[in-house]
Amino acid sequence: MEFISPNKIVIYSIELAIKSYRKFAQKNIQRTVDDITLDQALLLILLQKDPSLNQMQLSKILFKDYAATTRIIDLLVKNGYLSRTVHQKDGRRKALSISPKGTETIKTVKPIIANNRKTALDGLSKEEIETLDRLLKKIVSNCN
Amino acid sequence: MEFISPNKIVIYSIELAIKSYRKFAQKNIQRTVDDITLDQALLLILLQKDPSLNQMQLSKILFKDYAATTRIIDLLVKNGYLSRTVHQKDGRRKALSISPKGTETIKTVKPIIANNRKTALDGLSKEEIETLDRLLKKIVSNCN
DNA sequence: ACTATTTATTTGATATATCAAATAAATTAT
DNA sequence: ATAATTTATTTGATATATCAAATAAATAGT
Repeated sequence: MEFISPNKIVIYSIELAIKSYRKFAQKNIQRTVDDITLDQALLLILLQKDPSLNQMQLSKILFKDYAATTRIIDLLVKNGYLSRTVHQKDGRRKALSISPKGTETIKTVKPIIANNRKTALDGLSKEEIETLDRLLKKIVSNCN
Repeated sequence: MEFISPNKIVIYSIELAIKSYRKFAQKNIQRTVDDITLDQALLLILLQKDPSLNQMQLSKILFKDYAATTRIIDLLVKNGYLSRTVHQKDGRRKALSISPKGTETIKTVKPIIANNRKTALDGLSKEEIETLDRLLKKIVSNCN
């Protein structure tokens, strides 16, 4: 049985695609804001949309491990985008609130991210995108 | 303009798919070999197939940064899978050679990886896989 | 009320990702 | 032959991924 090189397997096209997108997206964000990452920006934006989200919920939406989310938030706090205090009603949870700097930054990066996504999908029809999504979700379910 | 949550965007289906696959693959490998990762195993297998590959070439095939490849090799050496010596003809390069332990492990993990890939793509037709690949490569080129 | 269980977050350890800079050998230009 | 450039690898710094274990608050069961 011949072993097939990663770069000839569709699974690694998946990997290449997400890596390419992330690199592209990160570069475009950092052209304008130099101390934030794509993941950090996404978290901020989600939180602005629904400030009641807790870290577990954020983790789920972002496909992150809880530990990873904790550390992304650590950095957002450290860089003054976010503050973290104990939740009033539930001592286990943390209340996250976006600082003025965070709000400003969201305004800046939101259109950049929207544009990145648009550019990445340029030339793909609505049906193609749906097909792509369906096939990928099939793979996800095969791996679970 | 409404911001769309990551989990509703096809780009994040790509991310979810590769994360799911990697987690699945890693779990299956570590059921049998407990001190090797998928990336390390892939590198070993590639190197066995073509022992003359240098780190830059390996990096390219694996879609890794050179620095990442250096560190993956560091661990393979540390764990006794590989040895690294200066290349005879070119003092900048390193000659990588697979140890007996490495050879044994390759024998074990190769079928596991092949099976992981097969399982991940279960139920996708040849045409669907080709479509998937084509669309992903379109995204890659859009991001470059 | 007390104990056991569950839920939310954090911490530690290790692997990988990414960029920039450093090192050093090989090659090219003059 | 020497200097400038290119090529191959490494190192440092920081961010993220993943698993396991720790912490601590909330809830359920008795």
